[in-house]
Amino acid sequence: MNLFADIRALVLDCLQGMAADGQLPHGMSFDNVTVEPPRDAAHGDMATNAAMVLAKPAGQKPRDIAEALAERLRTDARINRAEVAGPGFLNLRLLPGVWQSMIGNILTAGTDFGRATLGQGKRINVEYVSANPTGPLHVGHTRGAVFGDALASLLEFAGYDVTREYYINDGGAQVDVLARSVYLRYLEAHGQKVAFPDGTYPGDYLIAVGEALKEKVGDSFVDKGEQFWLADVRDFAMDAMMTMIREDLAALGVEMDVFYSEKSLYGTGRIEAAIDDLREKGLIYEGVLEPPKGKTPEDWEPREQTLFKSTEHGDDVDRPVKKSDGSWTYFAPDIAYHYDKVQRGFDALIDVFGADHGGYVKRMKAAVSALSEGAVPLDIKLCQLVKLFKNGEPFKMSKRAGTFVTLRDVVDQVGPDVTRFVMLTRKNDAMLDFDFDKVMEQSRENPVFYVQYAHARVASAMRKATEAGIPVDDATLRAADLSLLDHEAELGLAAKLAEWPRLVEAAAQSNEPHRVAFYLYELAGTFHALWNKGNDVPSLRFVQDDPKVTAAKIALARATSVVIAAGLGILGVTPAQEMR
RNA sequence: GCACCCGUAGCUCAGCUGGAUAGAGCGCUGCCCUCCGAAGGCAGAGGCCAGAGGUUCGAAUCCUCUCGGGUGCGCCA
Repeated sequence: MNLFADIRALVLDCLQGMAADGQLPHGMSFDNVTVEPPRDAAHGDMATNAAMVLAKPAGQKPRDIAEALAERLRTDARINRAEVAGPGFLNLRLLPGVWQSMIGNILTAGTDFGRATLGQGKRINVEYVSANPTGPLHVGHTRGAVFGDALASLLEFAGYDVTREYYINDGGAQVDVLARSVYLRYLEAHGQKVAFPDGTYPGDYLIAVGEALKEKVGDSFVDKGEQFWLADVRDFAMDAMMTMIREDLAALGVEMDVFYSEKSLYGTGRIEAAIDDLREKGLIYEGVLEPPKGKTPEDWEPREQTLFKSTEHGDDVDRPVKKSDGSWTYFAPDIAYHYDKVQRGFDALIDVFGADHGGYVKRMKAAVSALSEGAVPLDIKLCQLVKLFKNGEPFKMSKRAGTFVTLRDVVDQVGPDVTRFVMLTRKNDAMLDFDFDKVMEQSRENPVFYVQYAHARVASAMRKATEAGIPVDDATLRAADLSLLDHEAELGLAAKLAEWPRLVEAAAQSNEPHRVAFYLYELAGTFHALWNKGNDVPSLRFVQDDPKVTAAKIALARATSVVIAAGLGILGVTPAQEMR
């Protein structure tokens, strides 16, 4: 399915043959041999660096190796031309039939075209969002949610068995704060005048929760001491918050497989078990940390704590798992949580964090490395913050004034499709500007629109053909005589489509879903260019008088929209049938 | 002070894990509709890839250092 992999296999075959015939030394490693699309299309369809990579270990001139390799490659039925160029590149030109049959493959496979076996069914856990259950999700969470979800889909497409997971931080003091805040709203619902002191959440979103609480328990908590109601209100409030968060995620089209509660780790011996596991490995000790150099906090004094020797697994300093009063730090349940993931048998873990959690990367990796004895890789992807704009003007957010922008604000204004696509048009570790007006623009400047427009144009051409009485159903397209597609621009589009499987693998390997978005943008550009050539060259128009020719051309267009739909599917964006 | 991320066209960003003359959009210049939707396309100008060394056939990409920007740094999760 992956044409580049096929041709690489062919190249390796030829190299083996050369070794067998004494043209190359025996036992050479061909690992570094690549087959890629050349930067400049004029060089050909594919290029291999084989000769240059092998020249030194073989003790031969690159051009000699390239020439011998070219000779063998030329005997293959797919190869049209093989030419040595530059320092020893071997440029390959494939026969049109290769590209034409690629279109057939796409139509047969449908949106499964490009599905890879890279993951080999390995179980991988992607943890993302994991926001505190104390309020609605905001823009920062939105990016993490979109990124994590697209990454999960990408990995699925690449052949992994993926679990999407949300870690509920319901174990710390912040949920008591939430409970107290809800209690105040509850009193308010009973007609009391309340003030929100520092350290409580004054957000409006708790008003309804307070009223719901009143609905449930009447006045039985009014004017009672905290010990009487705290636990009940906490559970009630957290339920309400998680319901809200699930709804927020659903509005974005994000659905988790597992919600994992931090609280479930406490009082069940699971934190102790994880720490004991580390202790048995000799990685837990009592000690005193050095103050950070250069910036000693005012109130610093040495204290003995229980520490995790994370430096043995690549961290810069050892990290405390217990506070000086003997209670767990936040890090301890995190260790236990990841211990649990390892024990659940995942082959690999991915955590998606906000950039402000950059400091935890090394210690978390150290913990997983220690707990799994290096067997389970943990990749941590940090999502940089989102800067909001409106009409080019920065959009001020203030938590204190309660004017922070929520996920709902964004989705309600621009819709889930635009939100998702725009959030993925940047690398996760680069900052993202999100302009409410620009993302709604319908022009090339807006990649969402541009890609959707290409998809819609295909649908439009198909409608047009149908109106002209030319059948373009799946069966007709699959039976089309694709050898009628012989124009350079048409074959060029097919070549672009052939890159899709390769791109999926590369994006999945590096955990970078944004590459899908950029590929789709390029693919759309190639398609729009061909479409427009039809203005000058009538023979390139998709709908022709001859039904046979039309079927072939629509087959190409249809293959394009299939790949776009597959890509958008990974990003979680609905392909448009028409533009309005 | 230390760690992590970033630095590529005037602006916003890609750059396929080391390949050929570094790409796209916006902006600027000039073109293309008696039109298969021009909500689009074509062409041009614009670069010491922050800087300096190193590794090698070959570096925007890998290593070291320097300079700039961001984030974080024991009882907040």
